[in-house]
Amino acid sequence: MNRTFALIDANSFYCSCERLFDPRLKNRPVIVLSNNDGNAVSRTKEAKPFVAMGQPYFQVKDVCRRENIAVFSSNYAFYGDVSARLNMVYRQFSPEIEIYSIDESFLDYSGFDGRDLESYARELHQTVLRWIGIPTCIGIAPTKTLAKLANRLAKTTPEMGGVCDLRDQGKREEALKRMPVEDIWGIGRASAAKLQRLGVITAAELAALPSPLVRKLLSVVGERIVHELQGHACLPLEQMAPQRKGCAVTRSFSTRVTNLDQMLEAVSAYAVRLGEKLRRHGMATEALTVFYHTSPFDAGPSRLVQKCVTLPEASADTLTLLRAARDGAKAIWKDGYRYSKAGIVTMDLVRLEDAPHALFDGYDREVSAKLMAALDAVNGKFGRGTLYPAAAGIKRPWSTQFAMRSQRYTTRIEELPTIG
DNA sequence: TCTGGGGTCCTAGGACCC
DNA sequence: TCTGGGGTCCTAGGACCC
Repeated sequence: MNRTFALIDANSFYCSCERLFDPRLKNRPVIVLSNNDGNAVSRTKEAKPFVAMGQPYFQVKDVCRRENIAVFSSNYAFYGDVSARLNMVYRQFSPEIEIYSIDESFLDYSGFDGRDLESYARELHQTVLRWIGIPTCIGIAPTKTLAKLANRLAKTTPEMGGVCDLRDQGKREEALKRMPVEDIWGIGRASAAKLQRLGVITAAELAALPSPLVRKLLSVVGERIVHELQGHACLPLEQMAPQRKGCAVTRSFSTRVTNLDQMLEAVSAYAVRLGEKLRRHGMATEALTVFYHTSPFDAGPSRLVQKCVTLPEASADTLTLLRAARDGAKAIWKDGYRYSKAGIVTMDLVRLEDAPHALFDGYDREVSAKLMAALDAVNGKFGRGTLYPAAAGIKRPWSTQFAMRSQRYTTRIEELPTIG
């Protein structure tokens, strides 16, 4: 059966979210910054000439002032909520959807061949704009890789009105000839450089390469991309989010950390957050790795250390995680460095109910479950951080900065937008 | 002490994505 | 002065075993 996929994504998603509740931003350039107000991660088309993707904010501060660019810290709670609303609308236009990222979803239109898919897509585009207020682009093609490519064309070719249909073979070949190889989904900097050294510049040239050569050059991943470019679908629609394999909480500090107490406070806060994340997914971990390091941008002595701590048994208990994280952080501490970032990483997660009990040294799982449920209930109702273990500390000079965050319009009752 | 093939499992590191 | 966070997948190489 011939397959048909559509990829719909939001234009400048974070910026478009910020515009939703502030009409004055409509034609004004807008950017949104990463954690700690570090780098620009979203830009409207008006801002793109002045700010590069990922550019550090301190480098463009002056430009932003001069060009009257509206600057926001990121507000993930808000964006996540808008994302959920988008997907509710998408579902009305296709029962089969894969939520690929916070602002992109694949829709399966296999078997819709008889219908005028392009008009249908335009209707989806208009409906989303009317109901949610977020501008989108849609790419249609027989494989996910080609749908991504079509989406990119829709985005960069305003005359298309936000929809690009590449089901027609002739159109597809034309599009591949014009698409640089580095713009293909799955071809990053390193692969693009390898290909360019061989004189492979366009997507069409990559699609024409013999399979064994691609295999040798870019492994099975590259081979799959070539097949997809040729119109043979290799990547299925993943409707069910797969069980997650790892979980991490990592943050840069807003100021450098130079003493152990502050490091322990930070690591403790991350452990608390890790516990929340694990429990929300019904997962537990048997070990965690604590790391911290100095900044690659600092002149002084550099240091990068990590320590893996094994737990007595798989756990999502905040107190257990906290103890392990603090032990790990203490074990690798050394004075005399200006640390810029720390984190806790876990891999090989297990489902909490599948986790075997430790023979010795275990903790009372029932007591833990009740305690953690109470903790999560209080923090869910009154906001994260309302209730936390004493060891997680309270003064946080190092903690992440969001100096220019918009209100949590849709997720905090006290921050609802007001009229008048 | 030397010789060898072939399998599994784990880890580190690279590459890519948003 | 100020440079993000959180994922996935693949491969190579080492350890270990028979």
